[in-house]
Amino acid sequence: MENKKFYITTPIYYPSANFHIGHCYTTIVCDAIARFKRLAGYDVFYLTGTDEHGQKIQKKAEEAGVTPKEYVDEIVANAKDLWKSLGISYDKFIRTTDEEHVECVQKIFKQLYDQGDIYKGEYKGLYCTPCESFWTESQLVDGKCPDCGREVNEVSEEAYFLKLSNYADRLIKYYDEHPDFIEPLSRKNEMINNFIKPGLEDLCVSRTSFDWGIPVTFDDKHVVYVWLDALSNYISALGYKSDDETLFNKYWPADVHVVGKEIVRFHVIIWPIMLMALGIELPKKVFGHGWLVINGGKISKSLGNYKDPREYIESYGVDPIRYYALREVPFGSDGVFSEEALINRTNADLVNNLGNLVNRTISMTKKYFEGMVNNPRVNEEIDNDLIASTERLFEAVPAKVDELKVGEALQEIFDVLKKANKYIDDTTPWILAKDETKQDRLRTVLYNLLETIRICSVYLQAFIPETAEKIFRQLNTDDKEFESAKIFGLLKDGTVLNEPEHLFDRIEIKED
RNA sequence: CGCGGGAUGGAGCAGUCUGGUAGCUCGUCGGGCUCAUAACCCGAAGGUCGUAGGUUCAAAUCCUUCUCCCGCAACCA
Repeated sequence: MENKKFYITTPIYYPSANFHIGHCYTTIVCDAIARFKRLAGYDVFYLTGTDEHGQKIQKKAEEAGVTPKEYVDEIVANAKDLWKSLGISYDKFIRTTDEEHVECVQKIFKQLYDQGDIYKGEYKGLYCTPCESFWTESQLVDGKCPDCGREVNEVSEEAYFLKLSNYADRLIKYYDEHPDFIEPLSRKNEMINNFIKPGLEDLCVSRTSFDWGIPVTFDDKHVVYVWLDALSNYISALGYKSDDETLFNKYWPADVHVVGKEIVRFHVIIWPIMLMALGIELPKKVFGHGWLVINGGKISKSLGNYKDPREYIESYGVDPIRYYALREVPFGSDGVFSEEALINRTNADLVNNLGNLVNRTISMTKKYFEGMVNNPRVNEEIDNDLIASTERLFEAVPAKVDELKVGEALQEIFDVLKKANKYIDDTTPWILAKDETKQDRLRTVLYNLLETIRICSVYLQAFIPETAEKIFRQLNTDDKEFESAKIFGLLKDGTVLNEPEHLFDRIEIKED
């Protein structure tokens, strides 16, 4: 059987400012899933990118005295650098300013217009002239512009619209027939009750009031407006409607679009309708994750309540950040981000549990047997639980990842590591070492520990790759393939371990 | 009556669908151990499960009332 494919996407982020820890969170979670699927033998395509058009960026660029393209180029360079420091293994970084994407969107727009799904109409809205922004009734503060507090006027401009209402019935039917399409499930009712049941408003898909966007080919006053542009990235990145649709044919439909909970709506209403109109299969799943919140509030550019993620990486290292993002936020709900929580999590799990386990095990092997691995198989009853728990991961971890519960997947692994620490206390190798007749038992105990560490590290490659690599180096083994985690006992007799090194340094809490 | 989520020992959460001695991680305290990164292992303290009422032999769990927090409400991961 040929390799199964797996296509996963992050949202394309809006590069109006440099990215914060929230962007990192989403991207790290997708990265871990992508890495895990690759490890498990899937042919993975992992897509991320940036959504670069729109009035807001045009304005930002003007303020900065550069062209919009120059403005986003800088932020994108910064973002790519950030992803590199976080070890993000994307297969493609799409920008909505890419030539291929622009042409794709233009073709989609034209097709939808030709077949009557897009029509020309009039956009009415509340407009704040100084801010050059449209607002909805609900966004207003005391009936005034939420940005500057001045009066807004009702104005209208010519615009193209996508007919959403035609597809409402088909959409609900699709939801019913694909219960896993929207996760978490609670979002589904919200969508149906709030948007579909009251009747879908047609979506404005072009604007004439600014020009930083993809031109509509047959009406050059207009540029394509937000969602039709942005959502198309998931297929334009695969070469849809280009000369070479190989990737599209191979990877579409997406296995999962991971999105923030605030944009679930666009991904489960507008995007499916666009695809239905284009006659393309729908993605298998849209997963709306929670947010990292700071002090109970969301991370906000305007509040400025966050640091450049690089500062965290420099202070604490990449893998603690990755681990925290993967572990701390429960499936589908919000998680608290604070440096204190990050430090506690790192010290408790990475330093004390994992780091110390590896260090004490390797140190003992060095001390007692000059680092020589050997398994004389002098097993005792007490070994069985550790070995069985380690082998059980081969089913448990992939199952959790398939449900996108990466935090629980990690918990499975760390439960085994905790058992390994307990196993040391139960078997007391330092006492065995003093007894000439127990040398083979001691070798077996250390072997069981080393093998447990090796197998856990196979999985950890997906989550904290740098650390996993360090462990393999210390174990001096190449047995890191996914299948090698299935069988307990692959670590070869005669292997000589490398010198132990600290995986993580304890983080001291700064006194204020 | 716009829609939805939440309130459980000091902190963060699970348990609620399918009622039956309230669980996990961190923190605190006590003990053990000495291979190890003040780590590791064991034990303990600490909760009238937001409020008021109802159903029941029995309610964190089911029903009703109220309070508070949060998200969405048609461009913020």
